[in-house]
Amino acid sequence: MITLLLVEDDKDLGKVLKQYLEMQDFRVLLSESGEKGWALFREQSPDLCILDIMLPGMDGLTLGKKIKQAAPDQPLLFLTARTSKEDVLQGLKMGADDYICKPFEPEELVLRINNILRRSGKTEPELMAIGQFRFVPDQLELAGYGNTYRLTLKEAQLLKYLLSHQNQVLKREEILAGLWGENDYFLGRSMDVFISRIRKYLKPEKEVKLETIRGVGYVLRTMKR
Amino acid sequence: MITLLLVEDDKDLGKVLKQYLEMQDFRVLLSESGEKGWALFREQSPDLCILDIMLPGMDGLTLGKKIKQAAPDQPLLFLTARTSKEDVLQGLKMGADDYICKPFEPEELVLRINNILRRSGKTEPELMAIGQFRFVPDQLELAGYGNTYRLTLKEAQLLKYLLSHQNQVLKREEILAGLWGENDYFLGRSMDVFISRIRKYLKPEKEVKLETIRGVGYVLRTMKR
DNA sequence: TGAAATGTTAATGCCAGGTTAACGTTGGCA
DNA sequence: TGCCAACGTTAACCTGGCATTAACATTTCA
Repeated sequence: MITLLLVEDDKDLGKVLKQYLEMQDFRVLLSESGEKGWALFREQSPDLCILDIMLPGMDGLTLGKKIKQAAPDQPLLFLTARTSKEDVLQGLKMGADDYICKPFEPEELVLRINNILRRSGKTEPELMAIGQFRFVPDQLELAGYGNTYRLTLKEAQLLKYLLSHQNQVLKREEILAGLWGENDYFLGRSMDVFISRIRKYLKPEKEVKLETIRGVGYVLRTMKR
Repeated sequence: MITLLLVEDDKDLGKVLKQYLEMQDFRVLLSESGEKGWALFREQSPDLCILDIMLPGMDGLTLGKKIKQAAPDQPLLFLTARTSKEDVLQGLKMGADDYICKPFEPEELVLRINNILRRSGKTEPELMAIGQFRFVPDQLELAGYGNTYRLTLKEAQLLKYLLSHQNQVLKREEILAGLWGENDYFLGRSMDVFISRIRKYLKPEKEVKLETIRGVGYVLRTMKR
């Protein structure tokens, strides 16, 4: 579970955001002051700090600076009012990952949070190894044996799915439900096309085999050494 | 200028790569041993370390671990032989940003390097502010006033160009040469379409104005406070 | 005032990617 | 052993998205 530190002096806004973020499966530490935010940061080591710039007492920028000194790679996201443009630039210079201007929709906040977490490597691995191949799902990139392939979106999604379940038998209908959202004859034939393509890409890699289990589905076998 | 530390015990390969990377405008520190690599790292604080795993004496993984302890957010890229699969996994667990299997084309190395540098924020800023709007060129994303727009590639390229030269007058033919590679009547009309679109996106932002200088070109004016 | 320059909106054409077709191969079962 | 369903492979087809181009409008300047 990802832990967020939210420092926001507006009680109502703080509560609404906390509630919303908890509904998105985050653990949220809420603080109304910079001083208490700093204490929570020290005690709990959150994955991401969301700091309102306009705080009573220790302001958000000062708190951010303090956090960055203590933990230079700590992800920060600032909340800022429309009148705080210089504050924003200062925040970015300090190494903040992102900022949002009030007012904003909570969904936007979640989007930003997930972007930052992905970039800081706190969500699933961004790079997957397949024998001597490297696969970066977000970049649709498969590289190995001196070649770099730009996969199509569907190819990348299927390869990612197979890799996430390597050495497990995946039923045809399971893959179809997961990647295509439904199971029909023609989508199954479409999947066959993509399976064939992935086999072609992976052909040079002898320690990986995409096997068919007839009447059942597929299994991506990777040899363990 | 970006500084790279290259630790590679194969003299010939090291020289070839150094030369190639210098041609790509990198400054390259070359070392044949882990021990000397460590010393160079300490003295010169390179932007990216490229470490061969198979080194005499202190091996690449040990060196990488040492570097990560000293500088947790230091970008690392490992060079690995085909027989080093467990090494690769260890490197990734350690927090390496990427790896390449030998043999590889030098262009591939440059691609990987630029990817890592972009991700670590060591190239041009990944996030640009336009008044209360935030623009992330690589993600074709413009967000502000509660809305998030997915720009088309051309829109994003033009906006980025305008922002990179804000408050400077840009001649029509200059923009066309820069983004379209040539200047003709119809491409000019195409640019007019994109200018119009960008104006539409930015309309809510009063402190930014995309002005026409008739017979000359455009200037993106941003008010300074 | 007229023409050129530019603005705006929509139509057009092209391309990439997923789906579907067509033919081939394989495996399992009677 | 032969047949048929399941799947493999390659290419054709269709659609959506995007840049370009068209068409009409507006603005500016001599």
